Amino acid sequence: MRIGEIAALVGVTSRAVRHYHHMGLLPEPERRANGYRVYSVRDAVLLARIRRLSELGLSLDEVRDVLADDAGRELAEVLGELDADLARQEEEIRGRRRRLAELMTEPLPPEGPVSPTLARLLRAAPDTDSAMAAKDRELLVLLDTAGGGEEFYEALHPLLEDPGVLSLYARLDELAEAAADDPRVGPLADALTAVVPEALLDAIPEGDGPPVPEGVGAAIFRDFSPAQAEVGRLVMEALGRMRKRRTTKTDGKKPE
Amino acid sequence: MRIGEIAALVGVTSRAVRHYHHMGLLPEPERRANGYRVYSVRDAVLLARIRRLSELGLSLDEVRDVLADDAGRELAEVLGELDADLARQEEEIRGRRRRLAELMTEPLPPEGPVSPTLARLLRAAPDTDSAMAAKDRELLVLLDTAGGGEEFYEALHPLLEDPGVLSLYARLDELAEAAADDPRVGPLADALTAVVPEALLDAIPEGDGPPVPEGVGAAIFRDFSPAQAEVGRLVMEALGRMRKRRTTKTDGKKPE
DNA sequence: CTTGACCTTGCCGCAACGTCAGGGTTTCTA
DNA sequence: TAGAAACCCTGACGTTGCGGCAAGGTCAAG
Repeated sequence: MRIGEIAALVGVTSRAVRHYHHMGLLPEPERRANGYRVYSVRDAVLLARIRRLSELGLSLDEVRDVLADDAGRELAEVLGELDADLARQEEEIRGRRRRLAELMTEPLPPEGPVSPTLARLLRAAPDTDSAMAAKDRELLVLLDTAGGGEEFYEALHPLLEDPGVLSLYARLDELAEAAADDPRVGPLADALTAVVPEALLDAIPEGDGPPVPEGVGAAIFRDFSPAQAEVGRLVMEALGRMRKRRTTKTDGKKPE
Repeated sequence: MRIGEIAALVGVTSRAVRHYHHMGLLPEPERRANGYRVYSVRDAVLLARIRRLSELGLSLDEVRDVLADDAGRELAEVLGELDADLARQEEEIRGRRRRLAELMTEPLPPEGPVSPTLARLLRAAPDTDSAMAAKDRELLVLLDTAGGGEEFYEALHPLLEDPGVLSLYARLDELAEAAADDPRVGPLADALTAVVPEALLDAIPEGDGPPVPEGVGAAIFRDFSPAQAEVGRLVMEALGRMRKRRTTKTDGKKPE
C-alpha cells in the first residue's frame, strides 16, 4: 500500500499519516526505490488504533503512551481521566450556555453583557444624561467584571431607583469645572455621605492598605475635576471614619 | 494605572492586555517617559467588555467585530450562532463520553478499542493461537475502523463461534510454507467457500472495480504464503461467481 | 507527449496567549 | 547607599494537530 491507500483505508488523510510518523506514533515503513513509503497490513492496524484513540479525544502524546505499554493497564487509567476531563468541559459549556441564555432573554444594557444581577440594577436606574452617573455605571460594570460586588447590588437598588439621587448627580456635574476650594464641595460631600448605604462600608475599606491598588484610584480621580475629586476624597474619609466607629463598636467579628 | 494594575483590576494577565493591543482590540494608551503604558478608567471598561465577551466563548476576531458596531445588533446575531456552536460541541462531547462508557464497561479486546458490536463478536470467538485467525481478527478491526462492516457482524457470529472453523484455520496454517501448487490448496478453498455466509457476498463485490484499492489487496496477500494466497484467490473467484449468479437471478434490485 | 493523480520534503499558519531572554525602572529594605 | 524584589519594555519561540502551499519527482492512461 502507498500512503494514500492506507490513509483512505483507515479514514485519515495522508498528511495525518506523515504527521504520525513525525510524532513517532507510527514507525516509518520501508521505501520503494522511488522514495514512496510502502505500508503493510500491520501498519494499517496500528494506524487504525491511533485513529480510534485520537478520536476518543486523547492527545497524540497520550496515544503514544497508551500504545507504548501494550497492556491495557495504562489505557484504562487514561480513559478514566479523559472522561473526567470531558465531564469538566461539558459542565463548562453548559455554564456558558446558561449565561448566554440569560443574556439573550433580557435586553442587555449598552455597557455590554454583564451579570444578570447588575443588568437588573442598571435597567432599574432612571434614565439620565448626567456625566457623573455614566461614570458610576462604568465603575459598577468594572466591579462586576472583577467579580467583586454581587453582594451589595441589593443595597444599591433603593439608591439608583431614587429620583432624588439624580439631583446629587446634577450637583456633581455642576462642579465639572470648579476648583477644589469651591464652596459647594463641603455640603455636597455631606449630602452624599448621608445617602451611602451601610452595605457599601463593607466594600470600601478592607483593612489598612489602599482598597484599590493606588494607581487605579489615581486613574479614577483623574477623570474628575479638582472639585469633584475633593468631594470624593471627603466622602471616602467620612466613610473611613464611619467604618472605624462601627468596627470598634461591634468589634471582634473576625479576629482571624 | 500601569498594565499590571489594569490587568489585575479586570482579571486578566498583563500578557493578555498586550496581546489585545497587538490584535487591535484595545488601543495603545499613552506612555510615560519611561515607556510604561498608562491606562485610564475608560481603558479598563473596554478591557472588561473584552474579557466578558471572550469568556462567553467568542474568538478575538468576533469580539473585535462586536465592539466595532456599537449597536447591539451584531451582538445578538453572534451570540446566536455561538450558542448553536456550543450546542454542537456539547453534543459531540456527550457522544464521546457515551463511547467511552461503552468501552469501560466491557473488557476491551487486546486489539484496542473497537465498536461494541465488534467487541462482542471478538469475545465470542473461541480462543486460538492460529496465525491465520489472528490475521482475520486484524482485518476485522480494520474494517471496523473504516466504518465498513457493522452490518454483517451478525452474519459472522455463527461462523466465529463454530469450533469447526478452527480446523479450517489450522489447515490454512499448515500451508504457511507451502507452494501455490500444493495439492491441499484446492480442497481447502472449496471447504472455505462452503462456509462463507450469504451476507459476505454483499460486502465483497461492490461492482466491477476492485473492492479494495489494489495496493491494499496486495498488502494483504503479501502476508500470505503462496499456497495461502492461492486459496484466497480461489475463494474470491468462487465468491465472485456466486455473486454474479445471484444478481442475475434476483437482478434489477437497484438499477439506479 | 501531455495530462492528471499520485508521491516526496519542508516550511508557514492557526488561537490565545504562556514563557523565556535580555534588558531598564522604581521602590522597598538592610 | 547599595542591593534585591517587583515592576515594566520588546521580541521571539512554544503550544496542538494537522491544512495548505511550494517545488519538485513518479507513474499510468489517453
